[in-house]
Amino acid sequence: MEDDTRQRLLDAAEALFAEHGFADTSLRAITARAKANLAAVNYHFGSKDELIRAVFARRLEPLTGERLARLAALEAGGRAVTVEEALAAFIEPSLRLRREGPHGERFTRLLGRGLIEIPDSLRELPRHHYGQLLERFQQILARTLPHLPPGELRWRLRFTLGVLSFTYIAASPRAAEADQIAGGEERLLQQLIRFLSAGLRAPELDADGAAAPDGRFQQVFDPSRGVVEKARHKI
Amino acid sequence: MEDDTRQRLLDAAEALFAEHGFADTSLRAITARAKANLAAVNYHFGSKDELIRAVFARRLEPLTGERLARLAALEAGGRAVTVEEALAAFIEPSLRLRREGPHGERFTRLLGRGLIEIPDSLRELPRHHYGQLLERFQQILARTLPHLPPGELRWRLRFTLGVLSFTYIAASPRAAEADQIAGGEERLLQQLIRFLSAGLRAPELDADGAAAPDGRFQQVFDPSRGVVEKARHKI
DNA sequence: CAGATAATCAAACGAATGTTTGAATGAGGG
DNA sequence: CCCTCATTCAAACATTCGTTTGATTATCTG
Repeated sequence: MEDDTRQRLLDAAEALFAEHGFADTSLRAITARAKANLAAVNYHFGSKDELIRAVFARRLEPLTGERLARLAALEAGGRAVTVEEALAAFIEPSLRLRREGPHGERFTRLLGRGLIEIPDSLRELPRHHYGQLLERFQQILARTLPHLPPGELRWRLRFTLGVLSFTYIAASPRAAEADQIAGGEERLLQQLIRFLSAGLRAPELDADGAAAPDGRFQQVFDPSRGVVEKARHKI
Repeated sequence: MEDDTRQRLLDAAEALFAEHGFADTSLRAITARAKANLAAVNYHFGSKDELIRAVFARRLEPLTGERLARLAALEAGGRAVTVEEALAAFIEPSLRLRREGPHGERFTRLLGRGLIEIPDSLRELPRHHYGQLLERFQQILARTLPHLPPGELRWRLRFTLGVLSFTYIAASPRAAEADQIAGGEERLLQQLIRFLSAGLRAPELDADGAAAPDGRFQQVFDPSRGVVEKARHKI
């Protein structure tokens, strides 16, 4: 029983944090679920904060490593990378983890929450785990989208993270299966890439505000040409 | 001083909840900030949960009302609505609130968090405040995007909410001003609409997986035609 | 002004929390 | 078997929390 108690604590914490958040999950709830003694948390992890750190590190370090490796492989390919490829490299490892089972789903829920809701005492975690990855991802996106000024790219990267965060949290694999018409869980990656690549590729805003939302122009889907700009018909 | 203490409590709670979350914000911290007595919370609101409810209701009821009115005005216009118009009607009131001052920014942060992190005892709040609005918005979107099957539309609506949630939380007006090239805060609505409308308008996934992320096709921006699908050059 | 109601106050209450402690038990090695 | 270290345990501790209570103060109205 080398690490059995430790693993059980991590599993229980992961599940309860994902469902109730960090502050609303007590150590007594975790240890009850893990069938362990309350003091085991302090013995194995030192403190609640360290337990939270360990829960993240357990799965996020391999995940981040994989994502970085995927992005590096893209860059080493010696050819221009498409937006779709960059997005797939960034997103697919996390969706695969999510599909591994209940633990994967729980962890990606935590991922989503951890981008938004992190206790004050653990504020370093996002930068620690994501800093390099996001930098790399942004660099690759910048190369695939040379028409975008840096500021606008930064905005769109934020939008992309918002989509991912919400996807991890708000949509379980069960919800994806319920949307049969959309093809269910296996199609989620493609749904995400379809949506995000279109948004990322959208033309830069003109300096004179040509994209004012007053309906003078709209993007429409023309089956022979794809998405194009078209003037509105006057009534 | 009719409602002065009550307003101070709401303001203090709003600020601290936005910064630290609900569970990590104690009533003693709120009352210290509001220069009020601890028991004032129970006198004016009854409980901490009711205070949370009141913080949301104070600004969300007018905001939701305005959003519904904007959407209703669109539908009453007697002509086809564009995606851009629907997005603007849904998003612009919240961005205006956000720009009113620090209180607006705090509240939209709360909005973003409230879509994701809500205490178990307050699980009814999202449906209570958003149910009708999101239904209405989805109906309007379905009409502007008739090429999308319902399941796929539901997914893209989730993605849209993720973008908004993250925008409210992760980007303050100060961050927007820092991105001068992107045009700062006044352009945020346009940035959002540009990104979201492109994503929403993206063609439906084909049943045979034509959008597989293997790089065979990519969407590219052709200045004369807009975003089109193009086969990759072979190396 | 007096009485009633509203609002505030300090203290107390009961519960919950994370951390610590020293004893007890388990495991491994000589 | 004994010793050492690792692990677990129950109890205690100090702190924090939301809620309640009864007294006090403030405000309003006739």
